[in-house]
Amino acid sequence: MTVMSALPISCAQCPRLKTAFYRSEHETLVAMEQLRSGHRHFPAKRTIYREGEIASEMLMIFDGWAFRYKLLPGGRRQILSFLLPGDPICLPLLTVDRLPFSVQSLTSITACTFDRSCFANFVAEHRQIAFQADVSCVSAQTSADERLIDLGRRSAYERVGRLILELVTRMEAKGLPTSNPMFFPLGQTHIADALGLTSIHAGRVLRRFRREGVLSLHRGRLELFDRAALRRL
Amino acid sequence: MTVMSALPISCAQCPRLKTAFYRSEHETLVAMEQLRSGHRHFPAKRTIYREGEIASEMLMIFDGWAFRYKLLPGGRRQILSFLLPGDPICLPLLTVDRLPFSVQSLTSITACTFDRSCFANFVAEHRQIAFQADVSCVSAQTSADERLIDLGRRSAYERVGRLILELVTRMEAKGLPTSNPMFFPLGQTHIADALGLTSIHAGRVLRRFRREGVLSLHRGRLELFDRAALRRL
DNA sequence: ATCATCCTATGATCTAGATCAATTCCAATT
DNA sequence: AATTGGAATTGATCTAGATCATAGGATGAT
Repeated sequence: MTVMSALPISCAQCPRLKTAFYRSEHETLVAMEQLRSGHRHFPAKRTIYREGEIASEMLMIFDGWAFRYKLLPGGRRQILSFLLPGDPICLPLLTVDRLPFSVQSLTSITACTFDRSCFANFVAEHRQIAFQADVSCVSAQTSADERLIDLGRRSAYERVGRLILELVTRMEAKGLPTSNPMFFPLGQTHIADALGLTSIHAGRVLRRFRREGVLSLHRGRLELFDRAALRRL
Repeated sequence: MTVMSALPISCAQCPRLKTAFYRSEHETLVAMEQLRSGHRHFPAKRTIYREGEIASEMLMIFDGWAFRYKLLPGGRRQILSFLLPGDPICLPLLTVDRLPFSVQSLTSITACTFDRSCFANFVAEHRQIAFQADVSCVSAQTSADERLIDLGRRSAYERVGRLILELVTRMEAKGLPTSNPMFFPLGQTHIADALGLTSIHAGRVLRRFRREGVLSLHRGRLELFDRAALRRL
């Protein structure tokens, strides 16, 4: 069940919009506020969209973590990307009305909602925003490419290290706290399903990182001791 | 070495533009023609862009095949996607001035050239085109996701089958000939580097397909006998 | 307190695909 | 016709990571 209520913060002052996606001028933000239809709250570990479902609203994460994924026959799951505060959940809805993937929350989530067709018009009319959409598309493409290289040509050890480093870097860029120990709500199964591994093997890789004194991840708490070692991968 | 000369076909009549990317109205095509700065010819197996290089022109493949890739330390290579006639080579240039990947031709290639900044303005001014850019971005994202699932959660046999089926489907959509045997310029190393395999193993998978009577790929000639078998993967 | 559940840890195997090492097969020169 | 060099084929191993099996904490519900 989702909860609707008035959001106390205006888009123009939103700490998320400052660091992410629709970074743009004051007047655009004001226009955006008019567009926002409200906000929603989702509990942790809840499916927010199911692949193929019709979605009439676009969401933007205000607070909390989520991930995009697809299910395959045989119970296999591939996580496509992780979503942090400030990330738009479903840009594809600009051009398609059914999402080609599912979305699930990791933590409890607050998300701003936008009407899909209003949003599409808005993007069409505001050059700034359209350009930002392109930027966001291109950077999504670039990081998808990078993940592809991970799965195709890097060892499990490299993959896990790089994923964690990438997420910590994103957290910093968004102004989320990253001092030890930091909040990091991925379990071994999430890491495994994102990187094409078994959760058992992901666990072994994490153990190795722990023993090497590089990092320690346990039950949602991450301690990062040797960032240089990760960057070297 | 690249060759420049007058292109005999106008954009308005271009068979490529009909099926791909900038499918749009007559007047847009005419405007596009004004934008086109010429065309170029590249021989087969030539590096067209090197990662990180500044590129002042955008290319759109008129004829021939190419692929995007990245090199890693240790001689590892990951192919990110294959480019067919009608595909834009470097959309990211809309927002960045250095390509985040390299491009290499498989066959000899004819490509239309567009000035980068003119093109960006053009996109900003034409809603139609901007929307098409979004569509193209989203579909690129979707197929990147699909490839990610291949590498993360599917067997070598499934990957190879699906890659070949995907390419044949794209060839059909573009009106390229697909009757047996068809022109199909990927070697085992290309298949391997796209799917995170060894070329030796890719060869073994192809042998299995051949023995099962599903398909046969040899030296640039593909015969597809049992498409249903591929679709079942 | 007790129980059920989920996440994590660890050990013992197994296997898909990698790596190493020759050969054979072509197409393109000379 | 001979030569050369890249691509495909084949066989023999090896290994990173999967699979199977079990058990140990946490956490939350009753």
